[in-house]
Amino acid sequence: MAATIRDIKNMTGLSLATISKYLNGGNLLPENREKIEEAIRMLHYEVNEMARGLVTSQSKTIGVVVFDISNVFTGTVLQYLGEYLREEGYAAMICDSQNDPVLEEQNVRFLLGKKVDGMIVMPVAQDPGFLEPVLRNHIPVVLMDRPLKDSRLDCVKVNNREAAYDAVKLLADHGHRRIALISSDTVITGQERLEGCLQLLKDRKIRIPRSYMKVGDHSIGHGYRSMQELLKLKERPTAVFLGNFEIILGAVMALNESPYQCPEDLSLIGFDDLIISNLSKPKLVLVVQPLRKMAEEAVRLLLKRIDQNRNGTDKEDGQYEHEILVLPAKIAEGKSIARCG
Amino acid sequence: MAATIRDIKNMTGLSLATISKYLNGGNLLPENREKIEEAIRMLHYEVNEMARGLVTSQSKTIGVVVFDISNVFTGTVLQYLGEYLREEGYAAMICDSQNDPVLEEQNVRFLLGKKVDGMIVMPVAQDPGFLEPVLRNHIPVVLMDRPLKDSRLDCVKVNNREAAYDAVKLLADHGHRRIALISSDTVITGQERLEGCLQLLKDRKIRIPRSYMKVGDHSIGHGYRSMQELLKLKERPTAVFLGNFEIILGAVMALNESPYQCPEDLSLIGFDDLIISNLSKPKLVLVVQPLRKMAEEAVRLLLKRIDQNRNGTDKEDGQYEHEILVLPAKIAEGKSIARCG
DNA sequence: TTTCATGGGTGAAACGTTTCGCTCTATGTA
DNA sequence: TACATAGAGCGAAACGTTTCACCCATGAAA
Repeated sequence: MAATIRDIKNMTGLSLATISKYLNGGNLLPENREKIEEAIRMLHYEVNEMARGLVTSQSKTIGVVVFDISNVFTGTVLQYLGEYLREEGYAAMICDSQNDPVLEEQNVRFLLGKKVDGMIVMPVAQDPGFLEPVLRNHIPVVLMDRPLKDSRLDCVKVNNREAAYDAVKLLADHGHRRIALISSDTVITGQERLEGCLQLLKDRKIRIPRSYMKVGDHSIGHGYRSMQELLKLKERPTAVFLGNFEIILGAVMALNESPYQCPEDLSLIGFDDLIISNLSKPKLVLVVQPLRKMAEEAVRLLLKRIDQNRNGTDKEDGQYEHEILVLPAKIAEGKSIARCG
Repeated sequence: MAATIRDIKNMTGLSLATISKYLNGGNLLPENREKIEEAIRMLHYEVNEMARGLVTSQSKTIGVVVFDISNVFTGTVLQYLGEYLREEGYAAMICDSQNDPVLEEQNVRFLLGKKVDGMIVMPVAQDPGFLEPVLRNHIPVVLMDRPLKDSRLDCVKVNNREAAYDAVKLLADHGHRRIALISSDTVITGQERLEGCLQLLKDRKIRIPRSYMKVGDHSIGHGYRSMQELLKLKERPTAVFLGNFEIILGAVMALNESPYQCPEDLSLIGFDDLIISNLSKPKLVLVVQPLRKMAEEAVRLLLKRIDQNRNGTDKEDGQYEHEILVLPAKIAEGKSIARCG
């Protein structure tokens, strides 16, 4: 049904090779160039990327696998990734793993079948096994946000530990000692942030009761329930660290439903930059991640690897030096922290 | 580098046709089936979808074009779409138009080149021209959220006009007569909602001053500035209708920065279901869209069209009856509306 | 015994490009 | 004048599948 290069050949009398040359930006007589353009217009010709991909065995497409597409963090990163990839002439093929490792593995295989030139992955699984097929095929991968323990994997992430440390420090510097933590340990970023928090508490010799440590998954539900529990305690905390966006959401909901006010009754600091948080009253103090920069670096790194692969710089054993890029998160001001004592 | 069907042939001694039959679920002697499976395991064989697509001229891939991927509305819809498509054995190829009609047109052409079997589009452009190439190639398209004036286009949307009507009615029923509207008219959904609002005001014979009508684009900025202006008026409104998610965001930010309280000083009702809105205090009364249902219907409709195409039910002139599916949005309770007077 | 259907298998053509190695012409140089 | 050189164009092979038409046993029905 759709026009092919062969139709153009018939219409112009030129050979397939010449037309292909035109399509890929080669030199032609102006006269022939004209003819081809005319034919393309007449026939509404569009290159069949499947055929092209079959012979070039590259698709100018990057696979992007995300743990949860419905989440604002992901959406924003996807936007930036798309922007930078497009600038470089690549398109993104996005797959959502819905926080399910099984789906994640399927996504990776699917993209492999689609012959993507590289992948950017924000993983669900903690184990790098699901990337084995990708590595075996020498398809470059860059992880984002969440590193995996495999020496062959590049990663772009944020200094979670240090940023969380600074966040809790800010609470301590405001005189708080009854500090509670609502965070997750199901995901590496959560673990790192937790470590940062605990390190500061240790450094400042701040002891907190077990009941102040609310460690679970990074869900709205966990944030909501944890905050409810904290507010019911006889010795309520005076400040709370909220480990990620979903937790913030849940916790603020619970707080809003309670009679307590922020920051009069409770100071808050949260982790994750999302414009949405402006909705809360008062405006939250937030640890913000440089999402745009992260996307930019991920694309840059991936394209570098693809280039290295093509030029055979790829070491025989596939073991080039992997890069772990750690970008700094910063604390953005707000009004959710009150001086204590 | 990667293994092909030919390697399997060499390893098993079977013919290409037989192996292909296996891959596509045909009948084989158990013995041969065994052999092939063994070979696939040994060689880490994966089907090359480009080659397959080239000959079948279908990709089992659906192109999804969205106006803005960073937005929660979009993210949620994408999640549901992905879920339903996957269930039916299709994958999604997602393109972000970043609210730019030029990018949108490029996206459509790109997906066409990728030979997607169909498209789901949440359009930026008001003019259906950019879909011409798709229609010409007889690729089915289903629009979501925003219909376009073209009799060949199916669409799944929400009853914006009626829902907005009911929303303002709720304000009126609480005794409000000084009702302001912050909405957009740059997008069809905004226009419909605005019409609904105005219709109710007319039916109830409520006259509002020009300064209560804040019509602009659907951006955080417009919501923010409009709310600031409303709060500065000598005769402040007692209730405000907020036309979409971004406007809610901006307006609530402005209100939070002001000395005024919701709902004591100002009642609010907003349009768009997003869990995020729970963050606001008090909880907003919202018009919620049945996003999951919309995604489900869009997929169902698209797959029906694809099927019709294959079975040649596609009328010669490409003019089958198009469907506009209008789903009901509902009002969800909250505490942001006070009785007035 | 003949006929016929059936199930498992095969070889080769097709899909729509790119690319390799070649030819031809025109131009500039020795 | 002879000769190299470069530019433009060409034919054919390749990419990795699916699918069409056909073949050969086997076994049941006539």
